[in-house]
Amino acid sequence: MPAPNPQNRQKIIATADRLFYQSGYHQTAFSDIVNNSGVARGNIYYHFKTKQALLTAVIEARLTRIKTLLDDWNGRYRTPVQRLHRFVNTLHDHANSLPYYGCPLGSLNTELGKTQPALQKKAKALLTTYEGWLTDQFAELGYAGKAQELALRCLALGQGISLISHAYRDVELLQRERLYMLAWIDRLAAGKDECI
Amino acid sequence: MPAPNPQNRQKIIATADRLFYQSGYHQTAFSDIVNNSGVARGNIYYHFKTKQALLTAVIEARLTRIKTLLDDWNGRYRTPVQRLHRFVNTLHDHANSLPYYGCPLGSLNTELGKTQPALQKKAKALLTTYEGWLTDQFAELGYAGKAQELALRCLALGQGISLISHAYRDVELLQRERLYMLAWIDRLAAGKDECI
DNA sequence: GTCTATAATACGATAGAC
DNA sequence: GTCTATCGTATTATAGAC
Repeated sequence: MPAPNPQNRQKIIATADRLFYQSGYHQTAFSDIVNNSGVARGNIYYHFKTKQALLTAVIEARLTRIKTLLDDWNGRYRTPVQRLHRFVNTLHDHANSLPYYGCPLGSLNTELGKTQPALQKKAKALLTTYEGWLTDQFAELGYAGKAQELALRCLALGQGISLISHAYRDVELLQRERLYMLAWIDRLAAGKDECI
Repeated sequence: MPAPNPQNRQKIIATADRLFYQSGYHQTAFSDIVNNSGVARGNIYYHFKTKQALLTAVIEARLTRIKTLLDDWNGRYRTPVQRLHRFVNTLHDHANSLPYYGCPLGSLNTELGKTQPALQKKAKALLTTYEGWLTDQFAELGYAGKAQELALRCLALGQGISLISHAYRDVELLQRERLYMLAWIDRLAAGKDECI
């Protein structure tokens, strides 16, 4: 009989986070979380009354992680071009997972968007957080009037690349399109607005 | 007691096609197909031994529809620019469904890509069919060496736009980004290769 | 080919001991 | 807080009459 473990809540979230990403929300059963976290079934229900509540906690954990990441980038890089490049290179950071499970933000929103509008609304915050940060960068780059539009286009580019590289299981495509996105940022920075 | 209906097989496929799109494959139960098609449970299993077999038939139906569409475009439009514009305007044709259910090709590949590699491989053909046709168009446009790369980029752009417009439930974003894609095609046609 | 009834299992959630 | 045992339901799939 295992002793009480106050870190179980965190372990449940971390396991669910990984499994929801790798297998999808609906495709992940409570049994999977039990087996992979080592936390007993009933104990999970003590921490999270429903599966939706667990997903909500996972989304909040991802949201916190993203905000921490963006704060770190804000401190580490001074120019908007550096920051936008850093964002694009997220595709490189996750080159070992994106072609096999897709983007955790995009695939979750796609899944929930079909039949779970309430949960999708929460998951949407993952995208809008990036959108707000990207908007700041494009505004600072000199595109104040079109900053949000460019931010959403930047998000869409990343999502499209992630989706195709996932469907094709193609890491080379991922890297090539990442370079295309970097060049797109550079053209915007150079003010070649025929490309905007 | 209803009389035998030789068109039941087609009715099952059409209903499953719609529900798989609107609700997702795993989220659609056989009961849903029974209720929405009017075909009895056991009869569906007569036509399709498993749910996977039904999905395979749905994918083949979608594939046939796409090939018919591309053949029609080939006959209707003479220049590659016209044809590429016609492809991009698919976003406009489905402006009433894309923001609410996403792209039927992308969302299916995303869902199956997580846990159903065998089925995803079949669904991938939906994308490669478009890819092949797009490659032909970009080659004819004068980008023989980079035609496939541009084709995949075109697919990715469309997928990214569909995904974001779905997550945001935003039809205006869909239309705006469609215009961006049309302009992208025009720049390529004009040979402004700094945008390639 | 079509239908109803039902099997077999997997799932989310609960009860209650410790 | 943690655990085991179990409930009620929904799911895919089958059996067998017509």
